[in-house]
Amino acid sequence: MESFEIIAEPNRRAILSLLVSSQQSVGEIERQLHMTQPAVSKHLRVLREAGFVEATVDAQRRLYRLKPEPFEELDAWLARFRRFWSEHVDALERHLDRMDPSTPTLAPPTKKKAKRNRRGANRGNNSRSRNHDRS
Amino acid sequence: MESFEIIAEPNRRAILSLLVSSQQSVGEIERQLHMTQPAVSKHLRVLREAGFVEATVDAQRRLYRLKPEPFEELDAWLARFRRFWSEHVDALERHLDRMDPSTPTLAPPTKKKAKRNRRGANRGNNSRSRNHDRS
DNA sequence: TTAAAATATGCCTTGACACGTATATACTCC
DNA sequence: GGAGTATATACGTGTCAAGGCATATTTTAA
Repeated sequence: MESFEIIAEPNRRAILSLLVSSQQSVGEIERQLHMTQPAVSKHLRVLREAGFVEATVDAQRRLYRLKPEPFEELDAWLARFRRFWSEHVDALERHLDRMDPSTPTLAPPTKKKAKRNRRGANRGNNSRSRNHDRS
Repeated sequence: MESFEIIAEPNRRAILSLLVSSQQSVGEIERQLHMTQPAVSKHLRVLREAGFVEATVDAQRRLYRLKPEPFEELDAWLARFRRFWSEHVDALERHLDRMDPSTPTLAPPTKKKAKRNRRGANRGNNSRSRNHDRS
């Protein structure tokens, strides 16, 4: 499975959040999240195979803890979009006396008929990006 | 649908990546990603309802562009884990002569078989956190 | 009005995956 | 050895979402 699908699952995110504070055994996770033991084990397996966590053996227990690499990968993808929301935050924190008229939030029923600029749309971009995404 | 599930879909991530450069019409996205038109429209609907994109009308076209809020949300979640991989990156880039001793990178892999501490395991922690994950 | 273009939507099928129950494996202590 | 504890795995089931195909809707142009 792939990093983005991994964190799409709420229980897996909960497990990861738990492990931020410290390493935990399967049983501890089970109790804190009210999940059945097999459920926890299965999620941990997924997380382990994706590199989100690793385990060390302590008698019959497995102590799981976070690994950084997949998070870096996620962050690297998010980074492409960071300028957008940082601009946005700036706009919020500052007086948004700018906010130029390019904020017609989702098709303001522009009855205006948007007449004649059909052909003039910007393009310069035939990048042939792949279907399977780059991540 | 929810932000993490949204970006779990490779085609949706591809669409978002496309929109970083500039706004695009459905047909343009369709051609660049070799997807069928209904597929593109459906994904755009999901993205729109989740607040990732918004559209303006241009004659029969819809020009889609990014919106920042959901990305902020994703980043906020990732932020919890950031110290982990930033430590890791620092370790890579070396000169970790700073990084004051607040870097007990989670339980140094005590391979020692940890014989006798079955009963003494840490627990102090019955936090009853919810099943449905936080954020 | 009719045709064509651009986009959205509905229906259906298929596959993935999360869950529960039961069971298997591993380790420890008596 | 056997019992108990901790974790992993196998199997069957239900749900849900992505994709394809057909069609509806909206707008432009003739």
